Amino acid sequence: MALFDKSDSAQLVVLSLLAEGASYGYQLTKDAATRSSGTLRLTPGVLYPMLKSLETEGLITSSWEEIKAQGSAEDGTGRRRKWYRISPKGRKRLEQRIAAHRAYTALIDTFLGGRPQEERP
Amino acid sequence: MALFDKSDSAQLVVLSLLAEGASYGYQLTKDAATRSSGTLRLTPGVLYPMLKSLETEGLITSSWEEIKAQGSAEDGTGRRRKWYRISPKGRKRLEQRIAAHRAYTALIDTFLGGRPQEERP
DNA sequence: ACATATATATCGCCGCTCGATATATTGGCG
DNA sequence: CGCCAATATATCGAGCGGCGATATATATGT
Repeated sequence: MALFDKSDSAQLVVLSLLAEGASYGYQLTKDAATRSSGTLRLTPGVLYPMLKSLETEGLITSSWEEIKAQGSAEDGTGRRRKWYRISPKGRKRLEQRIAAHRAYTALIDTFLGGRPQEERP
Repeated sequence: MALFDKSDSAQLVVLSLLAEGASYGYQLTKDAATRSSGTLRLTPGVLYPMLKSLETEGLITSSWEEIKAQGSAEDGTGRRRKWYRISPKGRKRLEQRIAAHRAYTALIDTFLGGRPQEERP
């Protein structure tokens, strides 16, 4: 949002999906949609730039893999798929993002709840 | 955030504060800071444009009030304070924002929790 | 007297979002 | 076999919005 760290939900979502196991772009898009019953649309314009920046930050790693077509001799020009894996650093970041998210919802609940929180000196 | 309605927390905060009673800009800034133990900084650059847009949308109303200084004859050129009040429409919007926020946190928890939700056909 | 607090308000830079677009391969269906 | 939909990855830039910087005026405390 602003004001208080937007706690970047998109990043949180992608990192948490990758924390469950390696995946690739298209799959992540589908997983996000499935999990959210269609409400969360992780479009290419959002996803790929983010994966790139995550990799630049060293939070994930990537590697290409050849996809074997049914009746294709492996001539080396088949379709390729880019797998992403979360790094230890990425896991730490995910923990932070989760913490930030909890803090954020707690903060909002402060306002929703009405009364200010008790101060502990 | 994007992807799924940023659920505009700043607006939610201001509306919820006004739902507790009329207030004015400077006070809202202070309240926000107090409630959040200083983490939420509702700066002028954020607050005033927002109050304006909230009023344009008919979610809040405003009225000026003269502030009486200690030893001042009320000559009509004292300091003025602009009070804001939430409108019925604003209360409805607040409810919506709260609902959106709940939906948002529920969605994030879906990813944090791991397993996808059961589908109800 | 002067600094600080109260009080409201605007402007515009910067950065991010994400719709549009591009491209190539593979699978299914009539 | 021809064609469309699905699979798969990727870039670009217009447009929008957040918010730091800035402006202005009064009131209070020292």
